[in-house]
Amino acid sequence: MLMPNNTAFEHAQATHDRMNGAQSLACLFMTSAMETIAAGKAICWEGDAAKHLFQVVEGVVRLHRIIGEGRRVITAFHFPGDLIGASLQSAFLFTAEAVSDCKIRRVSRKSFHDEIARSDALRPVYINLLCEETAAANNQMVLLSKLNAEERLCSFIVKLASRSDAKMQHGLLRVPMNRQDIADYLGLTIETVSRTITKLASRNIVVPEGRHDLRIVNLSRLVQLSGNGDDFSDKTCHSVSLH
Amino acid sequence: MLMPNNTAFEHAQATHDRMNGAQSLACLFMTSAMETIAAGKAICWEGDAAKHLFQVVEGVVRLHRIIGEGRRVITAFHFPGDLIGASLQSAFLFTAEAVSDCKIRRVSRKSFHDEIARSDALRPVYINLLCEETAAANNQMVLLSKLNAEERLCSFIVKLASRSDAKMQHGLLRVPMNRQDIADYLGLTIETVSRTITKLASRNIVVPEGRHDLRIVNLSRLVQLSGNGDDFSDKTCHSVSLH
DNA sequence: CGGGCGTTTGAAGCGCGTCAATACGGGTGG
DNA sequence: CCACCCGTATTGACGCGCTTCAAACGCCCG
Repeated sequence: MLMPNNTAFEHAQATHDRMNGAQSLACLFMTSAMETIAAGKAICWEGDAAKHLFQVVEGVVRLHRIIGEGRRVITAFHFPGDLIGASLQSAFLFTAEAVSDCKIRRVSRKSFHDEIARSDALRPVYINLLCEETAAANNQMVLLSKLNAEERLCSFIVKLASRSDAKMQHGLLRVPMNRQDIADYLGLTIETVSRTITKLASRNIVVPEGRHDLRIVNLSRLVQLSGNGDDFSDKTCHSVSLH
Repeated sequence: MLMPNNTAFEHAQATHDRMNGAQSLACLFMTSAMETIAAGKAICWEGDAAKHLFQVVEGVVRLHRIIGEGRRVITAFHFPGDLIGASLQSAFLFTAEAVSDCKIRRVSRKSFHDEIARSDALRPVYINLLCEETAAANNQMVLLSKLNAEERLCSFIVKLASRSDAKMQHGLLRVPMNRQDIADYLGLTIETVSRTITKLASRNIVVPEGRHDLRIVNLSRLVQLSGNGDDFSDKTCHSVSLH
């Protein structure tokens, strides 16, 4: 059976599921105090004991690892509702930093797992979350393995735009992270990200408005270019509507 | 606290844990009939309903995804004791094929999850497995993001050599997969893999003996080059001994 | 021993990285 | 409200590492 790899659609689906998952697991964080993290500040550090899990309440968080000299890899961005550290065993495998000003809650790993063990309802939700995290990591592996700069960028923008909470008034997409963050997430340099956006703008597909907003002019083109490839272009792109 | 990113060591650790995990979960497969899969044959297909999980009993399995035209990405190799499909929800996100002649067992997803739900002992083992799968995927993301061809190759070889079941008689390492498999796993072309091995051979670090064996001449050099980077080179490389 | 596929080697091209200069934009202070 | 300033982003020129295309080699099995 032929399966159009409609990344945008796939992702919308995954996002939806994750939201549900987070909704259910969210109750574990309800009693915790809200913490405010200023943009750029760290929430936890790679290598430290993972004594807590965090829930993003507001803002965007990046997870990254530093390898040798100055090489930084961003392995994920987390948005309101998402959990940080669900798939950890003992130590943090990443540093988490606020991309924008954030509000978060935390619970101890022990009490989190106790609650999961106690509740037959929560357990499948948690397992679901872990599976989705693996699936997301696998998708990113594909992106980093085989997509070129333009495909990576388009795929990234489509994914952002597919988020249900994306601010999409009149085709204007908020991009909270800066160019360097995007570059480190997509395995490119800041210059290549910049040039690729410029190229997309010249073809009137997306047009930057300020540093943190993108006007999505031609979404179907964007989906086509996002490397979910196949020749289904016209059929699939209509299934993603942002209005 | 400074943390040398000793990939080889990390991996040996992870492998060890996974073995334990598989050991415990293995009992779920004990009653299933053994199936024989010839090298190159598929075990399951991307997109199909994931009605079963598989356990590799003998041989090596590759998981891959095809994206557009002829681009193939191998997302993982699985070895004896490993489970295939543990992190899936409904559909296979990859095609699984035997790299070498394999023996596998299967159980239905439903009965697998029933057993997991029933057993308080198995559940943490299963969760552990999911977490390790995510961690492995994240490590691969780092490799694909930031390592060059030589670092990727060395990292791959070290990882193979660190497997407890690696046939390492007299420094000879069995490499069951062919060059194309390695290339698609490391995000390179077959030519680059070949050239990089040749270069390593000329520096007397690893020397190929036939298509499926590598003589590890200078393991500490190999670990240094594997891009776990840092300046800990001399201290860390001694911690991996294969004799 | 001989064919065929997997692998190695070579030569040429290109996409992305690197380095450097310029432009922008958002925040501050006059 | 505008001028200034600094960090971020853009643009340009150039080089390198990997890919691409093509040919020769060699391992493995009949």
